Amino acid sequence: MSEKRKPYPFDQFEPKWQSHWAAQQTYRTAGPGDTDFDASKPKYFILDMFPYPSGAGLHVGHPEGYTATDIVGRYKRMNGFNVLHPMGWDAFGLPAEQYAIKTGQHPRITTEANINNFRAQLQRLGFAYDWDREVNTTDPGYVRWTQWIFLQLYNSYYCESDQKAKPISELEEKGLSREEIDAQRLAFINEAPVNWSPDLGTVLANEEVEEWKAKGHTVERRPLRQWMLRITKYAQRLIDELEPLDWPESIKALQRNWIGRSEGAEVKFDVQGNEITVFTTRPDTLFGATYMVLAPEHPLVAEITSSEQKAAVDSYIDACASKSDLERGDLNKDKSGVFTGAMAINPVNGEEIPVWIADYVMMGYGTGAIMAVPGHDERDFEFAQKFDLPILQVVQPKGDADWQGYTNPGTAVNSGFLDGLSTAKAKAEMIDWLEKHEKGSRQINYKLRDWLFSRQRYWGEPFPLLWDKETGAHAPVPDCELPLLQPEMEDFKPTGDPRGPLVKATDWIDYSEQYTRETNTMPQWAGSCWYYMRYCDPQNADRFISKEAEQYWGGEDAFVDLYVGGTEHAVLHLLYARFWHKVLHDLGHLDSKEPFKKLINQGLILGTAEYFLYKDSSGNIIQFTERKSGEEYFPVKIETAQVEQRGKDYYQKGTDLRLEELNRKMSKGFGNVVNPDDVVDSYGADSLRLYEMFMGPLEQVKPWQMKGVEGVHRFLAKVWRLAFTENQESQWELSGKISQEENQELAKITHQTIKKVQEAIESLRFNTAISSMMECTNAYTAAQNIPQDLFLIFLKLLNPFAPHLTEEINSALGESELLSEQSWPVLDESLLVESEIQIVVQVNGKLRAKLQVAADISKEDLEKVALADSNVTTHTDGKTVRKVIVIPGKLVNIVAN
RNA sequence: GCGCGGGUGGCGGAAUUGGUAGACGCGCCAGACUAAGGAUCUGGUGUCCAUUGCGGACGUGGGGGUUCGACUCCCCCCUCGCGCACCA
Repeated sequence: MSEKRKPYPFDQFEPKWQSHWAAQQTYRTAGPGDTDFDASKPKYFILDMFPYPSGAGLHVGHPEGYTATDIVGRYKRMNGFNVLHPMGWDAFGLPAEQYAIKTGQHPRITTEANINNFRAQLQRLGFAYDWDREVNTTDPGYVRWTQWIFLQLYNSYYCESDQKAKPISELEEKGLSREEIDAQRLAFINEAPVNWSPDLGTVLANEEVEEWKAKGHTVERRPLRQWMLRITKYAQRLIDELEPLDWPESIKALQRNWIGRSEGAEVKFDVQGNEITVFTTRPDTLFGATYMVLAPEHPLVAEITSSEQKAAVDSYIDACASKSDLERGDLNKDKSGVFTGAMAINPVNGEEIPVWIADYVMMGYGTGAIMAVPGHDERDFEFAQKFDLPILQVVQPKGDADWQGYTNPGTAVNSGFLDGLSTAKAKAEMIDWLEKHEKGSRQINYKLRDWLFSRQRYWGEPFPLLWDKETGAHAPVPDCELPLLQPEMEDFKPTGDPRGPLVKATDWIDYSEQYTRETNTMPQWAGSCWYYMRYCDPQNADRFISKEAEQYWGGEDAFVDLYVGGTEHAVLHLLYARFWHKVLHDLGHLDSKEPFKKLINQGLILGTAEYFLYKDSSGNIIQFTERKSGEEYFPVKIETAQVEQRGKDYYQKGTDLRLEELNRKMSKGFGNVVNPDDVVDSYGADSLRLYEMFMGPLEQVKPWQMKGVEGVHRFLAKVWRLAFTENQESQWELSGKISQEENQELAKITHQTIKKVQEAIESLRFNTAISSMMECTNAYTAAQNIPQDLFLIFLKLLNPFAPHLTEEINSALGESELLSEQSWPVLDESLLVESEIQIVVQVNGKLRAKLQVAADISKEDLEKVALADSNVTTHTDGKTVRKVIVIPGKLVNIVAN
């Protein structure tokens, strides 16, 4: 089988230019400290979310964002910016370790192999990364600073009055005890119910639970001593300082929602001599509280439960404990609960109300206890109905809505001193009353929990901490001992011991006579929390980033100018990185408050999956089966029936079967994964890059269509053939179409294209940039000759998108300077001015004529010409012209009836 | 249920202060070049009517409104996707 002839020889010149750029260090970025650094140049820092180098290699989703940033980077570079556009590896993490356990290889080996594969794949796509600045989170030189930053958190506390982190030494100077100080550290140890996965042998952050469950691992609640980071102290700042950022509204909303601020009050109830505090957002409804509910795990449950109810309460608590979160949430919308036998006093009216426990109240939020106002809360209403508890009206709805279960604002009724007040005023009035009588206070709550930071795994940064064998106190390892690496171990499988596999390295743990080592490791997030900064100064052994590099690249308000990545990191990575950045800012290590100024989420690329749909006579789907790769279109039982094709769908005549294509997330299971290497083999890197940008808006979800790749491939071949033609021996030679003649028409089109392309790149609308270059190419194709100066301009416009092809043509035309190092063409506005323009004439808003008129025609003349046009008069004859609207340069609308 | 984002030809999508709806590409149809065309080039392609002339009617999920004029602004509804979900 002979190889299919290529429409242009990308297979030859793409690798050639890649090695040329690498040899010439074309994309090396000079920074502070480099001899060739030019500090007068403005900086532009573009960041891709660095990949986790999995064994599966690159998929087509990776180059989507990377191509977008590459285009912006090349464009900015051509516009005189000193562009930092680096790449690196988020290389710690559970998947690498799971794979290592499965194959018996050390994770360092497999990780390194995966990185080499990823790097080679990326280099085939011609990205202008400065590979000298490559960062790897597992490098000892990197781990050293991850651990150093952790110790910054460990050695600081949150000062409430200044609303910022400060060194822990300030508390020492105040004479606080060790326990008091430890209780305030931003990194602290805490015994709390955590998500323990027995088969992974580690705990997980709340945010990670679903991901690992989805992969088939079990996760259960279990109280354990863990390292936590006090991110909750930053809740308000994480909300407030989000506001000015140039981020998609959806991501901001996701973060706000995750932090989950709610304003309300804490109210103290007396329960048989115990004080139980509840949190409510509706203190105005306190008169309507007819019972109280505690979470089953609430510490006072045992204390207040009456002897008659003890058996029922105990068995209910047992039942709750054995339920997974899933059962407690999704599957159990039906309310359950038990009366404790205790009564509470409503502080506002002295009424006695029963105290229940129920699993719809959660220990983790607020105080783990609520006052129930069934009249005006859906959940309380449902519960009260089920258990026949009293329901009181204390809010009069607006309009004629039923008051039962009415939860919106209204007017207070049956509420003593609140009667007649609006909900908003009643809330404020009640809080004042509570504060005056010391029965409660204004309170703001957040859903955000502190960040569970320790893992019981081998493949992560060890905590640089020691435990005093005598006192049980913890202390940091000396700075000179960083990085603290994992010990070399043959067997790093999880043991089920909640201290993690490092406990088996007995020599390593035994630090000294006095100290033993902490055996936990950090989660994968640790490395990705600060990697963007390390790119600025990747080799620095004295600091995580030099002051000079930080000030040049980092800016004043936010560090990275443009950050592009997937939406899956909306609340985890992006929140954690902001938190660390703020701590480092507070401690004086960074000028900027925020890591990422502008954020763009590239949309998911979907693959095509095929399904058999069986429908009954009324069109309902009765069976829905995935078509496996290689499977025949029709199942055996109807094989002989007549089949009809309409478009892409196959219909079974007289039956109810059809084969449909659906767009689904790419996955091995669907067999619809597109491998970028295959695309590069068949069409070249430029075609892959161009197609990914031409598919549609960057942020949108869009389906992959191989036909579309062929379309842009044809476009690039067309550009190639503007300069080259094939001779008798099937060799490409210069066509001679590129000439020295002048051409006004092409000059105009070329400059229009400059304008469109630069505007499109600035606003990240790459698909329209490409379409305007296609239009320009169509004009060139139609022309006899193309002036060389115009064609060279066009190559510069296309260069950020298709760097190999444009570089090859440029050099073939005798240009010695690399396109990558040239400056962006200057738009000549004077060429865009038209002497004649087209005017649209409407009659009653409907298009009736198009007129060619002089661009400087007066309003009066334009109106006259428009009214005289024969296509217009046929629609105005017999009617009276009531009004004529003239928009100079655009249109005339005649109102007639 | 709450939050966010969408709904435009057969398909992906254009239309950035309200002013020619459907750019560009895919697909499809016809023609040219050819021994041949899955290469390339040219023309056509929203729907319906007329097509022996021009042309005409309808059309951006549905309904209403504002306006000389609405894919675009306002109100109501339908629908799809994503995220959160007993958070008091």
